[in-house]
Amino acid sequence: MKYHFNEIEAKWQKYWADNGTFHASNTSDKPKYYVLDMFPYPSGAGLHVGHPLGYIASDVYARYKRLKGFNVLHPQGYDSFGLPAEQYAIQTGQHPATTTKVNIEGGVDNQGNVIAGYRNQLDKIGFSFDWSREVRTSDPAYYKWTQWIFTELYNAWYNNDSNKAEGIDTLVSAFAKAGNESINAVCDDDVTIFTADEWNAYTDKEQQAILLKYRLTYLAETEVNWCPALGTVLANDEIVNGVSERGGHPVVRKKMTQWSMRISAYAERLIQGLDTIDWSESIKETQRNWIGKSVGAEVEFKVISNDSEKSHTIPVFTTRPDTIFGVSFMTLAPELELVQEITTPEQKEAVEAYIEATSKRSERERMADVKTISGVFTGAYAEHPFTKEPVPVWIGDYVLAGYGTGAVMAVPCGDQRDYDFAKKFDIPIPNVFEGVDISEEAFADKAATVIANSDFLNGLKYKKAVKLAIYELEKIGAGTGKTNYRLRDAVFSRQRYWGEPFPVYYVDGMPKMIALEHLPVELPAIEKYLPTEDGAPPLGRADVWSWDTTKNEVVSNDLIDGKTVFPLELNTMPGWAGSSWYFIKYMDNTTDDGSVPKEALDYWGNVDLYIGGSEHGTGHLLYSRFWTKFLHDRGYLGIDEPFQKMINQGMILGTSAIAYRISGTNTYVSAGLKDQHKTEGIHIDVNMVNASDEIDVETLKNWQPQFKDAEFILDEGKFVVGREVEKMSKRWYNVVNPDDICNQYGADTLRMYEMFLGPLEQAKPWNTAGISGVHNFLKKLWRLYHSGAEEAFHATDTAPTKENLKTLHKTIKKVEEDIENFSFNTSVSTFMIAGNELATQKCTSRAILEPLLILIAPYAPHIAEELWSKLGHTESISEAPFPIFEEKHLVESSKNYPISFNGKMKFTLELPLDYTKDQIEEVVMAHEKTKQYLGDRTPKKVIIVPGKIVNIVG
RNA sequence: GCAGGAAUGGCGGAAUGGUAGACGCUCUUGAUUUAGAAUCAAGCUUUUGAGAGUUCGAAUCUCUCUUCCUGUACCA
Repeated sequence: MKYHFNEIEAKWQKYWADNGTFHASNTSDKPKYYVLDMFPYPSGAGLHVGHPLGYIASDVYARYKRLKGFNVLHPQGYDSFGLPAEQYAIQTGQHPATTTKVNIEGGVDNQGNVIAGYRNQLDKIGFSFDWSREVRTSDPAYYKWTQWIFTELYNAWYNNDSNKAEGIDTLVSAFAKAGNESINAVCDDDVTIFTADEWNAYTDKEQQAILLKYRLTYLAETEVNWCPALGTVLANDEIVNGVSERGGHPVVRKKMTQWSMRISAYAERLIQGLDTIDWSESIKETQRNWIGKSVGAEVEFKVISNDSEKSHTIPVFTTRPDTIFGVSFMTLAPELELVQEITTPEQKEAVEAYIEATSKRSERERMADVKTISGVFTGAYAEHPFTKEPVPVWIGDYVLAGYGTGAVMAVPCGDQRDYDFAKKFDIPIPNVFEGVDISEEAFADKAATVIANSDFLNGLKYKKAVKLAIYELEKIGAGTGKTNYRLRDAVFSRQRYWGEPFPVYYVDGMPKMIALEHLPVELPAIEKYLPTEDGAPPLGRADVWSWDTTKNEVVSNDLIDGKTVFPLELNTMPGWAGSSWYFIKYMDNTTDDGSVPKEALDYWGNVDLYIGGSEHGTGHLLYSRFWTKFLHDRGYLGIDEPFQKMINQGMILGTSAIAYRISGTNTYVSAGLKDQHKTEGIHIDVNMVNASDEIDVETLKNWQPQFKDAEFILDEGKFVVGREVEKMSKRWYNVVNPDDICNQYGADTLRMYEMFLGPLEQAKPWNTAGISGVHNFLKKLWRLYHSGAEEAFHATDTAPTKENLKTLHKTIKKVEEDIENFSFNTSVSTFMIAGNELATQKCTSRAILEPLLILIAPYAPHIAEELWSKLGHTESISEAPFPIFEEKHLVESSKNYPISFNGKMKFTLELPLDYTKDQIEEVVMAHEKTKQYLGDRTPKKVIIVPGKIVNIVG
């Protein structure tokens, strides 16, 4: 029987599905292991060969862990809310739920496109997913709990004293007892101090308004990133270079009332937690940068004013309080309201013109144009806290309103931007550093800093000076030590249809949460998926979108009476809401209400291995850590970090095929001859090109009309194309579909080849040509178990030879090490070597062929199952125990020593391993080749490392 | 600018400080075959981006430089 991979793979995929082979149990004596992939967004374009790379790697690992005796949870699902489905809905009028379903399950969309479906594509590759735990974020049974987490965040505040989130009731009772003066909470900047009596006297609405400033999700008028083209707000991580990540549309700043998540409360813990998890240094660093911790001081400068009624102070944040005597001016962000209040009448015109000019510049222009220094004097002066000297106050757009206090104390001798600003506007640059020349540029080397001209700080180094400066500032009440974070609270509202609705209705303008027992609040049906004419989000089009507080259900808007029926929130949640906790839902999906029982949470804990792309570094991976920590604080989760170990697979790039056209003609020339002409490269479909980069001219002519009547200049009868490595994309015609590869070579070949391409974490080009090597290996493997023209199965009970055992155990050792190190490419090589060796040894021994199959099973599970069953097993090979490596089979009695002269290997010599150094030296020095290479020189030294090498120096 | 990572044949890539180029692709030759495919056998790649240092010995460790990738940025 030949290797009919199509039949074999279909047979075993069906077997696994029918027998529930990969269903994980929530009760087991085995240790648990949770392997998770970042779940895909099911787009209509389907999978290309780049997508499954991470899934194959995680599947190999999951299968390996099962063989190693672990109870493995390896689930999969879909991040099925999102913009593309909604954009498609706007264009075609199809409900996003319909297109999403087709994209997952396959079918024909209403444009007549045949969609293979993610599930079908994934199934063809033979993954060991436990599909009984599938998650779809757009499923109401799922987003019910996303809504619930939102209400939990609403009903919580962050207590800095206990350093965790607590229920809002503890805050309310604290207020009622003692007001808010002694509360150390993370809250809005504008909270005012009140006493218990004042609190108790407030109306309910006033109390609610105050509590909103403390809740972990809150409504606030914020300046948001508004994308007019998409008609929605975007989070910071959804903007790249000042334009939207999706579509590249311009983004402007706009004030809107929005839900926000107080993620800033967790800034410190999000940094600290990074030290406890096994992620790549680059991703950790990305997160640290994004959170942007800086330690320093907040210093208050009093604005000098004759009018004692209107006294102002300018708070600034600085990381260099040690240089405070070097302050020669201050700069405020032009957007600050304070600017209006302190500007003198003489400067008013200039200041307003400047503010006007800045506000017109887009974020992008401001970023692109960092070299132009601009600013205006406000006319105001502030008092230096120590010297009491007047300090001129300027505004300038190099100071950002969104960071720190939006104001800086400018120390031109110690900061290059301040330096440039001072030079440009002719402001003095006092030097506060000992022995440093600042005539050309600022001096910012903290380590080499010794302070001078600074009163009590003179002669101190950076660290001591900072400490003392803060101490003195605190003493005179002009400042405190402070840690600042760049991380902003995350805007949580989107003006979209295809997202989770908020479980929120409004009574008299104040938000009210809908209780868990009435969730989910399901998305209403609407006619069109666009914002309303008056600019409200798409849900503004829904007629039945009001909450009846007596019936606890969604009712028609006509029934709104302001007494029992109220309007519902029109925004929906962002894409990251559902993906922030999906790994939890996989732990159990058997309960009627969709909750995950505590036993399941405790049993599975966190994800042991998470595999996915690194592009989620500042989005998903930060938000899910935030939600995990929150749920931990509230006692729902035992774990504090969601993903213990993470591997980020590299992108698989396309190898585009280029046909060279002679400029200005319709004549194409074979690649070898292109230098004889002036040509331009035209991308052609890579699937038409063979392993030698040749393409059949007739195929090309039939591909697209432009080639129909083209002329072709061949080279030795062949037409050869050029190659270029680019991102895999339809526009370059370099997309390779995994379904085609499975049909042509089989899933086992695809899996092994993807692993063989190169190190998992590295970006690497796909080239279908190379696949034959892996495919040939699998055919060879098949022949190892069969013989004769009929390819009859031939495993025997003959005892294995020493050689056989050596090959097997060498392979066990290497493969196990490789899998543990995620070095999958080298284990494929190891299989090939083993296959070659056993074929040469003509090994038919069952004692070798059985364990070999188990080793290969994680990589090529279908062929392994087939041969396993032919060996007489009735259970799936996934139940087999991983073979145990035995050192004794590798023990050698002799070693082929490399004999080198001055470090260069010249010849080898087979010597017994039990030879001592002296014995080795004796034999080597007496050898005629040694004499030959040595000539008449006498060696100065002979280095002998037994079992390794001989090096003759001289 | 800052941070993280990388650089090895025609290509993808291997190498606990110890025989550089494993394994595979491509190419060449031979065997088998009517031919092709498949299979088998053999061959091809001259030294690790550049320079210095440590070492008996460096792709590997240290320093300097170059190039490339990824992330991030008037962050005070």
